Amino acid sequence: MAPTIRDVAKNAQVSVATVSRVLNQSATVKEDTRQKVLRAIKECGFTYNAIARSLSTRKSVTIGVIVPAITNPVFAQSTRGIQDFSNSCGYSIILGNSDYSSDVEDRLIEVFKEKRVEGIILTCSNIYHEYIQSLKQVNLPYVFLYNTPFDKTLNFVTIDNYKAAYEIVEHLVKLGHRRIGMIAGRFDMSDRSLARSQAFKACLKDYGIPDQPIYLIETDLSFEGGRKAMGPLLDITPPLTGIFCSNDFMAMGAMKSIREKGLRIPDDISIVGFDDIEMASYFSPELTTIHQPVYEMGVKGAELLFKILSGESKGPQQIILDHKLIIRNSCGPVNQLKKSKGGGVF
Amino acid sequence: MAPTIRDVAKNAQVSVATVSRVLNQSATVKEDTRQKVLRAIKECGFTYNAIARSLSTRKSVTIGVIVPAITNPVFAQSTRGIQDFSNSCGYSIILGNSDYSSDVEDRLIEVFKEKRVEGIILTCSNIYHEYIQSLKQVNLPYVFLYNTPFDKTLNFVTIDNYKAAYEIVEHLVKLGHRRIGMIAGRFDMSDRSLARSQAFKACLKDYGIPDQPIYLIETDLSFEGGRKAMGPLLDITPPLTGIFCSNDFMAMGAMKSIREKGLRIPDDISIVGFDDIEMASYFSPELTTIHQPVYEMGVKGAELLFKILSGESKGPQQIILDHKLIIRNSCGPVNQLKKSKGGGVF
DNA sequence: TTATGATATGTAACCGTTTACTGAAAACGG
DNA sequence: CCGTTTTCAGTAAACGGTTACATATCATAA
Repeated sequence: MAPTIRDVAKNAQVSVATVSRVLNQSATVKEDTRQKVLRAIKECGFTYNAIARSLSTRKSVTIGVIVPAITNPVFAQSTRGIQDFSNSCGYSIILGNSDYSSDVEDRLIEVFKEKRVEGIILTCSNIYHEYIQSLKQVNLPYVFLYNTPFDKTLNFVTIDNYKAAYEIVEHLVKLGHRRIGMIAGRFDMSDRSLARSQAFKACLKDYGIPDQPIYLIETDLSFEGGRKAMGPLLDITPPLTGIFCSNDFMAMGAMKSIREKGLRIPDDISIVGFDDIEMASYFSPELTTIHQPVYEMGVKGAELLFKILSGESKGPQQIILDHKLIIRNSCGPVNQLKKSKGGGVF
Repeated sequence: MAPTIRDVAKNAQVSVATVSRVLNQSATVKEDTRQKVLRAIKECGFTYNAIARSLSTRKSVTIGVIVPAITNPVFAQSTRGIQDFSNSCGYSIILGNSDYSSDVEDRLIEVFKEKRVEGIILTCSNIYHEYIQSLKQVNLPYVFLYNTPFDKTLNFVTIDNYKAAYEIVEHLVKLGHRRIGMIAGRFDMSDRSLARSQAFKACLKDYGIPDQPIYLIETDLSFEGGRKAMGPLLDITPPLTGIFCSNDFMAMGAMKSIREKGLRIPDDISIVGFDDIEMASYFSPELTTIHQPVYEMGVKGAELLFKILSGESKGPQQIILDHKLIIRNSCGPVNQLKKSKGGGVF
């Protein structure tokens, strides 16, 4: 079997406590015994057993992370942020994908508890779900990422989804667009989608545009979701001139659908997205979108979690990071001809 | 403190062994004592301590996964495959990003050993690095993903990078292209890049095209890497008519650079990539590329690892999955005018 | 009724660390 | 040289499970 500190102790002719001490630099050990131990460690090819240590110290040195899907670069980036910060504190992360399902989130949290994670960072579907309450009860530190902080008693790191969405819809409106549609993520799968669509409606209302149906389709937060949703939106007459998509994936899917119909962006129709994934600036046309500080969000989330762990932060914290409207060329002023046609002047 | 099985045992008035048995369904327990125990578990709010179990059974029920960067959707997908398969076997994964650095890979493996992972799945930079040998020595099961299987004594799941690259370059050649450049990943960071560039050179040679310089630039495997590398390639006279990029990110970066110069794809220049990330078919123009079964590769990798763990598979295995040339519209036949100009007929 | 085997449960050692407690040795001051 | 600190190292009891082995219970057949 793998050598233990007892083997090392025997080899170095000291006690296990001494070996443990040099391993942990926890107490003073005379330099030459230290060397003896170090030599013995090399000699036996000893590797520390982190599991035994965890049991003894009751610290797993691990945090749990739940994202909807790591394949989404937004979550990949924030996970990277979490991971980099955690590793620098000597912590590992254990990762779970929920696929936007509360049930899966629930199961993952149970597994995390068994694994004795010291805290959880999660981007969840529904912060009202009952398992959220159980998190508070068992006193397991947690931080929400990206979620909409309805509940002021929870810890959050996020951006102001409502405000950001409002800004980008307003951008369309100010370009002269009046007939604007939205491709949204399913509300039951993400409170972000809900906030973004509420902002969409509010903005239209504020600008006196709502005396027409609300053109809003709920669908999957994916390329294909965007592409499929775009079809019916293109059939509307008079035609829509602007589309707000709940994320960049959807926007790119929608753009494909538009190209397939032989329409031009932004000449015939303007598109805006949300997230500013790296791809957005390489796309053609380059996508106007909302930039979220994703990597930073992960870092901040981990930072907050560790502050909670160390007791430095008490009481729930709500950290709202800055977003930014990134104007590129997937949208332009509304085409005058189209507009008058749409208005039915003839 | 959190209740232990001893607390449960006391509550249910049975021994700890009995509690353990109902927890593990390991031996027959009379139905009514089982119920008593189950009730006690609920009553104390007991959660199993996976760490203690691991120490006792000497099984961490965890495997380690190393990828260059989880933010690359190729690796995100394969990681998802690994994870889905592992979870279905009751295993967790612990993930590390190497950023294409052998040193980091080395450190991650050390951490994995301390955490007593039962096996490792890794996509590494250099399979000749010495730490690879130490994997074999400590008898820690491992599987390589994506790597080029030079060494037949290692376990691999991959595609034939050389053949795939050859095919796509050949595709360009058959479209009439003679002046072809390549944007490659740094060879020291990935043996895949090396294999792909070797295929590139070989194909040109086989078709009698090598009586000109080899236009190959090594750079980062990123959008920006591709964009930057494309600049000098566009300055070459007579101009290149086709570009093979080591991955789709680079291809998209290169395409941006080409658009910035006011050139058209594929009319002025054809571009091909490698990976077939989902985005590739939504890009404009849609990208001709090599499809890799990324999710499946993760699943197969995990499958192989578990076979090794269970002793079902002995001796190194090399699993080569099928790739596929996906023809879209980022490349077309070489422009005749350009060609004759390039040839200097006038 | 009793021996027998099967079934159900208990006892206690062990997994590989940490650490409180204790004691020995060294250092120091007077 | 002795008493007091200080420094260094050892002993053994945790941490929370599993499991080999022992024991108790029970049904069954002789």
